[in-house]
Amino acid sequence: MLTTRPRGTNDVIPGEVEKWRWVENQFFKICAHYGYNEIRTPVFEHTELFQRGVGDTTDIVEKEMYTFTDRGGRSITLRPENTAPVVRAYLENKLYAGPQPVKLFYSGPMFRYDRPQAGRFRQFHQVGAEVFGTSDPAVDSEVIAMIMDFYGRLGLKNLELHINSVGCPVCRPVQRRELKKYFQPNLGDLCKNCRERFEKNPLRILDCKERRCAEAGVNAPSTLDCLCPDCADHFAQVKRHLDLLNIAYVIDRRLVRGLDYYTHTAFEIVARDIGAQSSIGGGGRYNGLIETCGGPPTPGVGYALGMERIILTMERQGIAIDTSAKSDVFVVTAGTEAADMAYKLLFDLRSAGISADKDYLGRSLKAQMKYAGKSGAHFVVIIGAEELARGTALVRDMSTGEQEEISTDSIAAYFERIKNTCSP
RNA sequence: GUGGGUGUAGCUCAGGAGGCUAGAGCACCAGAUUGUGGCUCUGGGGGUCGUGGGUUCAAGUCCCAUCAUCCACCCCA
Repeated sequence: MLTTRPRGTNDVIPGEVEKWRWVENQFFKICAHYGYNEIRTPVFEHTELFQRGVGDTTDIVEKEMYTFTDRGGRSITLRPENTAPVVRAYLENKLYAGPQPVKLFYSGPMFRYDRPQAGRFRQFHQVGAEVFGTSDPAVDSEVIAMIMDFYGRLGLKNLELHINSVGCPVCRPVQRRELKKYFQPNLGDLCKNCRERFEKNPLRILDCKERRCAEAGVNAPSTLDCLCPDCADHFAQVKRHLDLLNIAYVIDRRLVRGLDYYTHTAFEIVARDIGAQSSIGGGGRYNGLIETCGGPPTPGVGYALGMERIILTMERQGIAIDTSAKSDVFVVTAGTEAADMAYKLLFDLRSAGISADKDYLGRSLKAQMKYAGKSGAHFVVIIGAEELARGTALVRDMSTGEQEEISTDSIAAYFERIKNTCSP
């Protein structure tokens, strides 16, 4: 073989791709149902969009971006996430001038230079949605409800919804001060990483998975303890709306998302069945992002879901999708005399809207039947010298084995009638 | 970026501590008296043993490197 696929990328081959199509279609249906419109943005953007939007000090920007200089000397980055690009498109196309809020959804590949492992790839796919122009907490919960509705339709089980509030520019300094006050005396107990975080972003210490940091942080003041009255009220309203919809959640005061733009609500959906990379979706509110990107002060909420992880979870939970692309009819020839007639018949069926196929390997009648059986075709049309002479063909129902002789002129109409009477 | 496990036909795996043409099941293809599938039987094709070095008279089996993959860290979808 000349070469293999680049590390951390995947081919989605027949048998797999049907699952993708099905999951995507379920998502598109949900989006239409909830009043969201699709938006498509480029897979690459100017690097500064992510530096400023996602945040210069985040891991994503610091060490995971596919960045290169194009032939015109511009710094270009393959998108590592799609919220910043959608915000950019919202501003560039002046969608803020239309009726608000603007509700958008997307689907597509994202790129992060991570070390691959189960559920983590360098090119991975997200579906997601964003709502711009309203700070109503009922939208935070609408967006969460939409995700849970989607997962429900896929048949996913044993999911945990984690929610938290990370505050706003008013309460952030308070959190910072309180956290530093808490960790200061025990700074030596923290891991090396967290000692740096202590200075740069003490909030992140709460997110550390090291046992000693987790232990040191058990009684740490959480973001929830430091919320300003507005944020506290917002979070209460989000919870109230979730309760109204009977959506179960756990308050995860350690949930701190790794993108700088989040304010107020942050959430994540965890599937325990797929290993360490267990987050199958996450998002939150980002009321400052649009302004950061040079737009008018505009609130926003959104989320992204990982397609690979969703499909992995479905597989682990034994959720099967019908993956076969079956033809209605398989045309079989007996002997060589009827070959031309069979070929014409094949295309007549197709133009009548009947999906049809035939053998192209010169197989024997028996082998053609075998192949037809494996292809899953519901009917086989057999035509040989005798039928040719009589202007007919044999129609065999593969599930019952019953055969009928039909004139070739009326065969397309015959199948159309069957389709109309017993199609789902 | 760090640590550990794995790498033999399309798939799942055998190949005790190096030695004769590398095996099985499934899958694929073809036959089982001349025009018919799903069961059964028979036969066949297919592997430079991830790749590149090294040790040895001799390596799939030992050593090194590299790539890929998996697990954990990290990060997140």
